[in-house]
Amino acid sequence: MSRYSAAEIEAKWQQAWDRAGIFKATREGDKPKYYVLEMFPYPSGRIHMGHVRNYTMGDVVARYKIATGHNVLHPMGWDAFGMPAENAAMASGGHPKDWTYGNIADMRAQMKPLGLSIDWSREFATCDPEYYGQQQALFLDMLAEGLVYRKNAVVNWDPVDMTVLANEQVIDGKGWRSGAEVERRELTQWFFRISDMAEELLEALDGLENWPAKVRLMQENWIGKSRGLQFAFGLNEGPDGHDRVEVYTTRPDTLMGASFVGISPDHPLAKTLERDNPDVAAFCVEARKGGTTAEAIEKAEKMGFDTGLRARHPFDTSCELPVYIANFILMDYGTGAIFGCPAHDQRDFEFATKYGLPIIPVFEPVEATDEPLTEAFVPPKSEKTRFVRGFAGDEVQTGDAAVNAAIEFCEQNGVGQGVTKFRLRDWGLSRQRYWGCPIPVVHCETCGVVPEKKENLPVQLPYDEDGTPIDFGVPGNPLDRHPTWRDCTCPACGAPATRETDTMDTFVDSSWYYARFTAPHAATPTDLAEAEYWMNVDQYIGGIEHAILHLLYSRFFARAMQITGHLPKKAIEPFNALFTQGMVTHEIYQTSDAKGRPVYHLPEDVSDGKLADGTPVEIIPSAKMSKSKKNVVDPASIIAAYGADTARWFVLSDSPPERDVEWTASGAEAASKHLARVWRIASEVANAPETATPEADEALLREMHKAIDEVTKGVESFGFNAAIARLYAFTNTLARSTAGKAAKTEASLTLAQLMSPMTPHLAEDIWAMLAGTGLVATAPWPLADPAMLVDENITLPIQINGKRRAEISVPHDMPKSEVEKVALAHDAVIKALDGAQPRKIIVVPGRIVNVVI
RNA sequence: GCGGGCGUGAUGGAAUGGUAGACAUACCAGACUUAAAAUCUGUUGGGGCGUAGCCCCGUGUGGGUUCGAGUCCCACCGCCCGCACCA
Repeated sequence: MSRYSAAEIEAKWQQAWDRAGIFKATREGDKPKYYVLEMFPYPSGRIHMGHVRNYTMGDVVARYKIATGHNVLHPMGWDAFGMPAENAAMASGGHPKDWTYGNIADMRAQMKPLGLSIDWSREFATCDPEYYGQQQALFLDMLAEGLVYRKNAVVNWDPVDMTVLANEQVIDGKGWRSGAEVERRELTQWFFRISDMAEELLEALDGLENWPAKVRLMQENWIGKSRGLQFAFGLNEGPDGHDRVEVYTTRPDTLMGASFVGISPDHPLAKTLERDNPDVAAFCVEARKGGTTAEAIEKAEKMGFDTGLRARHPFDTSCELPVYIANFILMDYGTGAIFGCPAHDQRDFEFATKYGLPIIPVFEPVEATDEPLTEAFVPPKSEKTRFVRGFAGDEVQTGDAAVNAAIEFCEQNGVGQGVTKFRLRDWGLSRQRYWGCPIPVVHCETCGVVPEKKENLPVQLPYDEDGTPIDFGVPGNPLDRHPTWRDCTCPACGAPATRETDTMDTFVDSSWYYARFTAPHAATPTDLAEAEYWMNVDQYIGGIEHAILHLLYSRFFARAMQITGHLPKKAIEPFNALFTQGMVTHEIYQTSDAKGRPVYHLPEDVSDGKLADGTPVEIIPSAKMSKSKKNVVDPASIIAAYGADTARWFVLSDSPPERDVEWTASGAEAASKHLARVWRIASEVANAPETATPEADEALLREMHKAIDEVTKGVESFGFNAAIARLYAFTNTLARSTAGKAAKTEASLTLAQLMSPMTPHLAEDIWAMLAGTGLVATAPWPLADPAMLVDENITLPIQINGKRRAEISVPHDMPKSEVEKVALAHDAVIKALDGAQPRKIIVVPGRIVNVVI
């Protein structure tokens, strides 16, 4: 072979790795372990460039760790349950199981040519009964520990599809599929008791030093800890059982400014009133309407209904506050009731203005004015504010100090107590869906809700082996409609009973898969010895879109699995380091149809800004690749055209890994050319002279050691784009070098090693071509010789008053005083000084000289 | 509204407080070629002058700290992301 042929060498070296079995992870050996994991894919059927980028980054880490003497675990699996499979079955017949396993086979076939260092013997899909059966066992253990419970909850209910919708699936108050007006409905659902761990999940964030600060902050905000006062207003003439209303406030310092009390339409008091008063009932129905999305909330008008009830102010019993039912008060935060302080809260201000309620300021700016308020004054924490109508006289208080003083005062006077609340709510896991992990419980008329016996696990989803076809053509949960699947016997009393037909949220599946990878075929959820050895995940890599839910749920599960004895204590935080990579983007090519509607075109159909028939396209700036905008490039076609190494090299170059990278045809072309060039340079080493000047040899080897040093630092710090830039520079040096054969061979072998994490096939081929020992994949990573990193003579810039004016060449270890002398002797410095003495000379060894005049 | 991040050539982007623009793309010029492709070489932040060279300006805007600021601090402008009737 005289030319670089990706197609030939990639298949060849993948087979060589397979034969050598170098990626199979075993517990033997005394090397330190390293567990690298990328977020596993949903089997949609096609891999996309985002997958390529994600898995390439993980592969760089894994291969680098292998080369640096680690025992590496690098597994892959499939997040295989979920709605798309059911939707596909609904749309075109077939069965979600067949659809999913077909997609997995397709995607695996697309992924293997990438040459990833994956231990495929550990592969599993979350829809394998072997996996979800263990998940059911885990669920039962969590149930026994009280980590899961049932309760009534308000959900978005689509009356046409007859299913619960997630908030993201409610658009303009309507179901995303059916278009039907979404109802708020109370259903009995299963919940994980994650809110009990709110404090711990929050505090432990501090220890996650190798997580992006952004992700930690997002989780912190999501958990939403707040400190406030909880107390009750006494009610005048409240209905039976309602002589008081509990409220929670983070601003007790504004209590003297209260002018109304508001309760949620779902508040028990509102529900009592609703029974006897049709006007209240009508209002509550109206107020409960609309989704819970941000968009819906934005549009909803603030509505209140005066119940006629009056609440007594705890510090001024002569002051009576009207009690309103208001549509903006949420039942599931705080107590579902608030007091309104219009002077210091914008939302309360708007409400008070609409309903003509008094606005009573309690703080005033230091520079007070007599003008009436036009908007609420929210005292900024940094600004001095004065506590005017205070409990503690005229004392000056600001921010938290005012809040704390108010809580203290209230507690001393027997009005409520300081409490800490969290925004984080328990995690509802019930889904009225077929394609998910069945919740392994049984409903018995005499025994109630009974856990299934472990020996009966897995509770398997019905297929249609027994000739009972499952109908996905109609809305609702097919498990509910199945003629026989629900029928079972009560595990407790043996009487006929029915199965729970709800399945688990797919986030459950992905909350512990990382633990299962350590022993994917164990007869229990985990094998403690394996988990003890392999956990934690040393490096986790995935998209920022999972910053909150998946990562928070996984942190909860790691704790729950420890409580239930399925993970060792050390795995309380499952991911030691997290890296969130950016997306792959592409320009969008658009034309318009006869009616002016946009028509999108695939990149492969556009060249030079024109379609094949010469029609010019409008180019819309780069955005995330999406099928609807057709700005997608199929990895398979890139691999076919250029090879996997080119795709790998390109997604890593150009942009920092945490940022988006724009896929361009010219960039892919350039990457491919470069790899061919490297191959050619290496193949031409044989033509180099046997002997060359010692200077040329040394210059090349010095450059080689600098490249080793910088590429190593780049790979270790996720600076893959910088490492690649350095490899380009080193390749240029090698190409131009006049060094002899021995030095060039050494340099080329090292170049192959440094490239091997990114372009493993090319590296392997060069390694073999130049008679490297064994496989480059398992060759020890090269070490930079510190002595070779510093040149004998260095160039020092000379600044005059901080501006670069000249440079000198001096030995690298020349003492400061000598450097000073050389600098002062320079023509430019003499000219600038014009006979005067410098005021100051700063010499930073190896860096710079600054002469201050 | 609350929280966070980012602004550097035509473009993607480099730069532990120490020579701004590494590396790459694009463009232009040259070599090789009948020609093209491929390959190789070179130029490219702006302005100026007495043009083998030298000078001035330059990292969103305005200030500040420092011998020295793309980098640190303050204010402003613009863009992006997360959360949100959260009491």
